[in-house]
Amino acid sequence: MEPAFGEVNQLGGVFVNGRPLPNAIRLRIVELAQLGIRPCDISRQLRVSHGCVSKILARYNETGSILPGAIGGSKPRVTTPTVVKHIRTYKQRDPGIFAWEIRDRLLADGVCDKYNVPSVSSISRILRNKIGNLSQQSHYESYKQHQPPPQPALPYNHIYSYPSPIAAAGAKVPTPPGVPAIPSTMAMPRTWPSSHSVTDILGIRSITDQVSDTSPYPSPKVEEWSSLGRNSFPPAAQHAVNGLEKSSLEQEAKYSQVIWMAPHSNPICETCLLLATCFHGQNTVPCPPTHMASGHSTRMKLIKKVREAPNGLPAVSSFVSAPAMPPYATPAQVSPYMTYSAAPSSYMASHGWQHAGGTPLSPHGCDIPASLAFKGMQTAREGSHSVTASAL
DNA sequence: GGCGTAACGGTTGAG
DNA sequence: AACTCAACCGTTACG
Repeated sequence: MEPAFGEVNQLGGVFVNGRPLPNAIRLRIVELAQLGIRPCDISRQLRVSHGCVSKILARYNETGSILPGAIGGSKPRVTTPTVVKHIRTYKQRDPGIFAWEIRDRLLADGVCDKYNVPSVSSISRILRNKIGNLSQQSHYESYKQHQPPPQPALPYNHIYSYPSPIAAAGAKVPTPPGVPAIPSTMAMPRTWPSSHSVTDILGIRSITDQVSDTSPYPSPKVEEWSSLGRNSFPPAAQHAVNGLEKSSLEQEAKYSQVIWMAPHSNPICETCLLLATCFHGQNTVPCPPTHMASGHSTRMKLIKKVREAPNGLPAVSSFVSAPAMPPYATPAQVSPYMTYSAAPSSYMASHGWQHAGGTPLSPHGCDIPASLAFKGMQTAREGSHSVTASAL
């Protein structure tokens, strides 16, 4: 049972023990680091422990992914039916064969690679337990032959580094009536590794491509950005996201979406948005004059600015006032799931970055599309003019 | 003071 | 269906 509320760390930040930080926060950690902000300052600004900041940045630098690793599940066995079958064949052809010879042959024949080849002791066990009595084994094998072919050698946890989450989402979660399907540009599978920049990870173009300056409704991308805030959920949404169960998450996401619609008709402090430090209650109040005075801008201004950028790839740094540190809200009053459940189900539907058959919904509903969560998306996003997943 | 990381208590999900 | 257990998580504390 998931806790209804998270815990509060020494910095006052809210977290859920055992669960990853929302991708939006992970993203912002990387973003701020690329702006030259020191990890210790990122830690303080975002109220995430420096250990976590360090880990996320180290992972990002190493792999290019901001995403957490795959949680749960079991490591695939190396002694797949195919491997056992080959071992039996070797043994039948050469009853005196040694286990280490079998191991070498599995490698030489390409049945296994060095990462998944069974150990000599495993082969010995197989010979003893499975090959020893072929009459019993044949029944098992005839059954197994009707099963799907075993997966080729892949490192465990490989899948979370090669996400195609939107496509998976589209397959898992039906599009509600009246809600346009996710465009193929969003569903495009990504390959890994790829060369990406944080600017595109942030999905700035996604936002600007969508939002009309006069539109009273935000794109889902804007909601996503807005969900970066830790204290931005109105109290009315609490019952919808507390006590959450997987079976009702999609409904809750929709409910959260309703809550999130109206506020964005007003300009939002861009700095607050980016730094996720204050959201002025329900996002319906523009930034206080003090914020403007300290260099903050509004979302509307941000959007205009981005649109004026010649190549459509504005520097994030031009929009962030790093030294400005707006005050934080009282974190103890905030459910982390308030923060984590703001995305509409129509596009945030799956942790496809994890296991392919994983949980379609997670409490961390503000997850950015994982396909965007990699270094640089220039090529992947070419011609991606519309990423609309509509408001209800 | 900043940072890397082991220990810790926790969650997850395939088998 | 319940259980196992090895993967992961973020925080904390230590060096």
